[in-house]
Amino acid sequence: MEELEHPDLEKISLEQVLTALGDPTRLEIFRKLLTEGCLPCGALVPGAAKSTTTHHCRVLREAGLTRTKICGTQRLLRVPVEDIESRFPGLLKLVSAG
Amino acid sequence: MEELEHPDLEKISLEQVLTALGDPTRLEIFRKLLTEGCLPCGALVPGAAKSTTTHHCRVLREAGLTRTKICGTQRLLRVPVEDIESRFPGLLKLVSAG
DNA sequence: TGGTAAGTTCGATGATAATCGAACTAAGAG
DNA sequence: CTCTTAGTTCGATTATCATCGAACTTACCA
Repeated sequence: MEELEHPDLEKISLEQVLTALGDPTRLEIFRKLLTEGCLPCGALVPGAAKSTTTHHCRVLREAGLTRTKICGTQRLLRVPVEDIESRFPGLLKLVSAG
Repeated sequence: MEELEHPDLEKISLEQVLTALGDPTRLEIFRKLLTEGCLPCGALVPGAAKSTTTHHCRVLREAGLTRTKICGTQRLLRVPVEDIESRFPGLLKLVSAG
C-alpha cells in the first residue's frame, strides 16, 4: 500500500499551514479527518465537483497537513497527528477547540 | 485615551482568525506586535502604502487579534494576549514557535 | 492659522485562488 | 474485454483580495 509524495514537515512554513486552513472548505475537511480518522477523498466535500475536492486535498497535502495512502482506486487521507504536533505545537488543540 | 471598536472575541470564528493570519504581511505584523509589544500603525509594514497598512490592521482588528488605542494622530496596536489565549488556546504558542 | 504628520476612505487594478466541466487514467468486477 | 468507480489533469471562468494613489480627516506644533 503505497503513499503519495509528501513534503518534509520541517520545511513547511507556518504561513503555508495557515493559508491552507484559512479556507472554510479545507478547515472543514481537516476537522472531519481529525474527528473521523481516515476517509477517502470523495467523502470529504459532499456536493463539490471532484476536481474541486482534488484541489483542496492537494493544498492540504502540500502543507503537510494530511497523508494520502493509495488504496485501489481510492485515496485515503489521514492527519499525521504526532508529526504535526511536534512541528506545530498547539495547532491541533486550536483546531479541535475552535 | 479611547479605543477603536473591537468585536466580541467569543463571536469570532477560527476560520476568520486563520484567514487573517494566512496572509504573509499580516502574520508578520502579528508576530512583530507579539515580540515588540505596542506599535503605531505606521511602523508595521515598512515600504507599503499607508492605505495598505490600514487595510491589514482592519482585518486583524476585526478578527479580534489586535486592540487599537487612539493616541493623538497615532493608532497604537497591541495583541490582547490573555483574551486570545482563553478564546483560542494554542494560537499564540503556535505563532511564536513557527 | 498655516503646516505637517498619521491614518482613513474610496475606487481602480492586478494577482491569486476557488470552482467547474470535460477528457483522461487506473483499478477492480463481471 | 467491457463497464463502472475514484480520482487527476487541464483550461476557463469567476470571485476574492492585496495593493496602490488621491483626496480627505484629525491632531498637534510653530
